[in-house]
Amino acid sequence: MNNHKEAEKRRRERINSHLDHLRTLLPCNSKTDKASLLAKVVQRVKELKQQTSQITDLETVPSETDEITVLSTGTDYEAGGEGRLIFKASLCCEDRSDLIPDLIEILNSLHLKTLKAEMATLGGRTRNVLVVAADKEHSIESIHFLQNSLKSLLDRSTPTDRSKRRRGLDRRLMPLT
Amino acid sequence: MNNHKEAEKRRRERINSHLDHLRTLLPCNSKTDKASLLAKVVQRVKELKQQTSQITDLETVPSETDEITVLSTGTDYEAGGEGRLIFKASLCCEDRSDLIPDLIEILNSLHLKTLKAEMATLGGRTRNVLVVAADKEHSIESIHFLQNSLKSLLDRSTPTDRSKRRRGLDRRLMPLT
DNA sequence: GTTTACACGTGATCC
DNA sequence: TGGATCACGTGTAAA
Repeated sequence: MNNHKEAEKRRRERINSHLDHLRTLLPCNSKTDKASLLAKVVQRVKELKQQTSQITDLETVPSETDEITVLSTGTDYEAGGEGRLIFKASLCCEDRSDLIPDLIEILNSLHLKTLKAEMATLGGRTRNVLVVAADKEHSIESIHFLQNSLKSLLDRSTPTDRSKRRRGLDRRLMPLT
Repeated sequence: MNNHKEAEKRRRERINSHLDHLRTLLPCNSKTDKASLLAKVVQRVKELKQQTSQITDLETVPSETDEITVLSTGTDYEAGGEGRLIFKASLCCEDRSDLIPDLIEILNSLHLKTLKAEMATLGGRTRNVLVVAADKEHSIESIHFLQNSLKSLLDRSTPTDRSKRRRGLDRRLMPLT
């Protein structure tokens, strides 16, 4: 049938049209394979999903044990650009709001861009969550330096008077750098 | 050539493999068309790019004229879920930090989740930028109500003593709801 | 019986 | 001449 022939042609055009559209959304020229293109698409979707969930879903309830976590979880590619590394730092300890200025100073000195900063206190304990972006070149050092800085910040911390403990969740954002 | 036949088969398998992978990343069953699937992928990539840039790129420098903007710019689909509407509210006016508690109260009453809240003051003027997510069902009403609330907040604002103007950029985040 | 989507093999084209 | 990719028309099976 002649109808069948053209129907199939329209189907191909439909699919290729979407593929061309995807080519414009990703860092790639118009001559990349279909397979390679789709591979990049898979990677990009994963990255973007991870990135948004990373910024959106923050665990803010303080735990009972002191902890510092700095984990790199996503890469922020801008079409054609070099890419920043996004990572999340969580600091959980006794409530010491006097440490905040030092924390800000650390972020400033590392040239980290704060995407989101959140602080929650509960029962005299506090959790700070920072989502920051670093230039890709110095990202590795930045992560380690940040981790060490947070560590020394905790060590400097003196035991808090437990009688000052309040109940109820007090949630607030911290100053940006 | 028999080699050609199998090479082409491998190519098809490679492409279809990526397509199957994409099916697992999107809200769709294993039986959706290639064309429809790719259409969804295009849409999803656009959404995610917009969503991250929306949270990341915030215009924080206060302008000289009072302004309120509430614009819906992205939809946050979670696989299988219903989807939240993400929108950005910008409020630029004279420096009135006493209005912040009211602002928080507004966000609370609307059951809006604050993804990012930032406040910058410069030369006695201030700009507040809120990135919030609303349940899809009530998103439209929430947007309008938020807009009206911000409007009345500005109207309630009394002219500030201009002698209190400071120079220099003081950037800080506001309390979360 | 018509439509729709898919896999297949083949010829063309480009390093 | 090969190897890789693509568009094309056809056969087939499900809706």
